[in-house]
Amino acid sequence: MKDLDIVEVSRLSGLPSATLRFYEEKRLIASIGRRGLRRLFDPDVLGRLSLIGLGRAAGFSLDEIARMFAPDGRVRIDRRMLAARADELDRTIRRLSALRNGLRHAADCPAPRHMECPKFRRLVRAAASGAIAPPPKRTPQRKT
Amino acid sequence: MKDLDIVEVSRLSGLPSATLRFYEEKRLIASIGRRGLRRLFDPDVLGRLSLIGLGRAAGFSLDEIARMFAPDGRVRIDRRMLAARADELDRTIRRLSALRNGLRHAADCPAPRHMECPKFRRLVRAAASGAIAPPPKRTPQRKT
DNA sequence: CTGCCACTTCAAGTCCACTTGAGGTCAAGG
DNA sequence: CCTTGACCTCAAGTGGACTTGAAGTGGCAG
Repeated sequence: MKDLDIVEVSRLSGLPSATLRFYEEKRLIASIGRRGLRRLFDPDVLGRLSLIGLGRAAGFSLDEIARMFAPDGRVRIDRRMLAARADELDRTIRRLSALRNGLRHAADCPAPRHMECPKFRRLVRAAASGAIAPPPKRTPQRKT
Repeated sequence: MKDLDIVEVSRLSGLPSATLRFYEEKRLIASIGRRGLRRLFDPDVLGRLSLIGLGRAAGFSLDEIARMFAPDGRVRIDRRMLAARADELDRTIRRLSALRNGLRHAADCPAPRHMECPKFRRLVRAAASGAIAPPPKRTPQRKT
């Protein structure tokens, strides 16, 4: 298969080329040469980028993801790490579910002001108690 | 009820006083005076801080939360905004559930390398397709 | 051969919610 | 009265993942 230049990889992966350069600098991907100034990549890089996307979606940092690749480029992920992350996702999901239920209720609640609704006050107390605490950070939008 | 100084509010709310000052600067809370240098707060501030915590947990930015308080200090939250956020949480929850299932499987998968497992490859493809894309940002821990 | 223009590098900027540091001030205890 | 120590202010720094800007360069159309 033919090598891809950075623009093609960008198009195929949906990532801006600045991000690809950034990933290369962070040793998440590697270019295999140049055509003029332009980086060339093995088509394998697309799979690798998907894997990186998966890791990001699962909440791993770029540094952690970098550590999941052996120097030879192979994937070598610690299964315990995966299980731990799955557990954490479970907790997050439970937290978010409680939150969603509370918000849904508050949105439909007939009480004239939210603070007059017992359910809403319970939700607020739950948040205060830390049961719901950590902020899930809104999905950052990227420019294309 | 007696007014609380910033140290008491900090102790009762669990927030560092630097954060309380920061919130005041951002007009999320208001102090009602001083005792010497020390800020004094109406005990109501505790409820308000809980509400702020809830907003944060639900993924609202501090600026958005600030807009939920009328100038008179009352809560006036747009119910459509709540419903919209609940919907977004729903999507996030579904996304995270798929991810958790995939990770759980990968953690238990008998395939010697992850990339040899069809389920894992499907998960990777799902991530690549953007179905799972946005990163949920790990829960940041705060120093006490 | 020349110019264009998209790529390149490197440094710096952005966003958000805080946190930290330097230097100042005030109430209270001795 | 004087020290102490915890608060105060204001400015700057942090972290993660990019994004943006300025200045340089090489392939290719004309």
